[in-house]
Amino acid sequence: MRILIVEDEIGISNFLKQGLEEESYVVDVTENGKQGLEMALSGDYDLLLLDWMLPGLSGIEICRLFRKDFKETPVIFLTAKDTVDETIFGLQSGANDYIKKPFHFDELLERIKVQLRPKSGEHSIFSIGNITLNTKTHRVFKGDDEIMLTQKEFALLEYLLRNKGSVCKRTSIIQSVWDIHFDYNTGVIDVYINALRKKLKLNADENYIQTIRGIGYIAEEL
Amino acid sequence: MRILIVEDEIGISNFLKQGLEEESYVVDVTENGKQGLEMALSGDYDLLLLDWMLPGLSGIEICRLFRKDFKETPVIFLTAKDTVDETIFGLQSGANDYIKKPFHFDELLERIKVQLRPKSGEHSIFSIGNITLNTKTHRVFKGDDEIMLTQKEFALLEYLLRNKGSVCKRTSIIQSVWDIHFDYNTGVIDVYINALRKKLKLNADENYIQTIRGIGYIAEEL
DNA sequence: AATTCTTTTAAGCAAATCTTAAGGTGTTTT
DNA sequence: AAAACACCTTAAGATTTGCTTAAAAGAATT
Repeated sequence: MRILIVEDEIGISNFLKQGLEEESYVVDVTENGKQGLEMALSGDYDLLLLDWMLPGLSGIEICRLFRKDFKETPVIFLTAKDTVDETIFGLQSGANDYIKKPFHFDELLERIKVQLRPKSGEHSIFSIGNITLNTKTHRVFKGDDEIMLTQKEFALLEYLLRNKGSVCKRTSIIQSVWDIHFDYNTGVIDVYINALRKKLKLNADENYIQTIRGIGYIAEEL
Repeated sequence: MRILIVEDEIGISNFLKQGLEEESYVVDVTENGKQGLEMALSGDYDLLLLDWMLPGLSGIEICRLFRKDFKETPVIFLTAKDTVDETIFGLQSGANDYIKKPFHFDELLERIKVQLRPKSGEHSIFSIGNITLNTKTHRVFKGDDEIMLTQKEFALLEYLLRNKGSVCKRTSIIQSVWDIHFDYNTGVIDVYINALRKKLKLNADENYIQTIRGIGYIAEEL
């Protein structure tokens, strides 16, 4: 799970980054409102932590512009303000929750978990052909045989299956499975696609992971 | 991407034009409200920047008349006003956003980008005759038969279909499908049009891609 | 500290795609 | 009718992209 922190007080953001990373979230930080909005709009994050007061664009403005783009990623405000009016304004701008500074890290963590809790009804099992991937148990089966995948292999397969029927561009794959700042021109994707095909023993008539030359890959029923 | 600026203060419009051109937008400017509306209605622009107060027609009037014609091009107001009433009035007239003068160029740029970002839910399927092109799956069908296209072939067909019914000039094609700095006098377009016609098996009564001699091509229903 | 497993880089090879160029065809202009 | 022009078609060479394998680098585990 990826979290974006937009906060101009370095002390707070460092503290948060470290704490959240210990909880095994992937965390990116920016102090700049404008850049924050840009990063948020990239769609690479599962949750946004926005400071209320920011240089450039304020947290509210970021949130409003973000929602205008029909993004539904949960947003939590970090705020020193506590008047009812301002809070309402914040939530009206499309935020999901807010937390008053100073706060206990544990409380923030709790609220993050609430927002990230998979919505009831969300599928945790993805499948293609006779292959099933279970995000809850983190296991993959082909028929009755369990396929042992490494973390990256699993993440890549999950991404492909979540987007079953749509092309997954190489850049999108890199950003979702690896990291935004990863050089995508390195051939890792090819290597992992290769590994997946091998481990899943996709023979000619089970070509579920197809190459779209120059673009990326697509997972598709045949 | 083409932007029309309707602004009577030459200083501001020059400044904007230059800045936006550096961001590789194509920018036209007019100081006159009536002429601005006319240019806007021509449909050549992807975004309008309207000054609030203008000689002749005001920005609001332009916007209202423009929307009356069912145009959906995003409109951003440049305004010195900041009272709530006026702003609401502006957004009611059909504007998508507004920015208060004086503003930072970066902020304007940000808002422009937000408006120009392709909307989620935007059509991903384009068709002509019994041919369909799906940008999401990156596939093309003619009836039930899948047509395998290369990247460039796909991009070219997509461009033609996105502009179905309008002539696509050779220069526009080169700039959109290839690169601005590409020598368009080389015959690539011809080669690719040829490939498309061949792969799509367009026989005499399916002449969907027509040549406009001296200008370019047009994709058109028959 | 050593071992094992995972991730990343690198390189050679094969194949698909892109671009150029040249001859052919048809249309317009002189 | 000839010349000039724009477009079509084909094919060969150049370039790009992807596959595969192997080895290096990095983490995790014993």
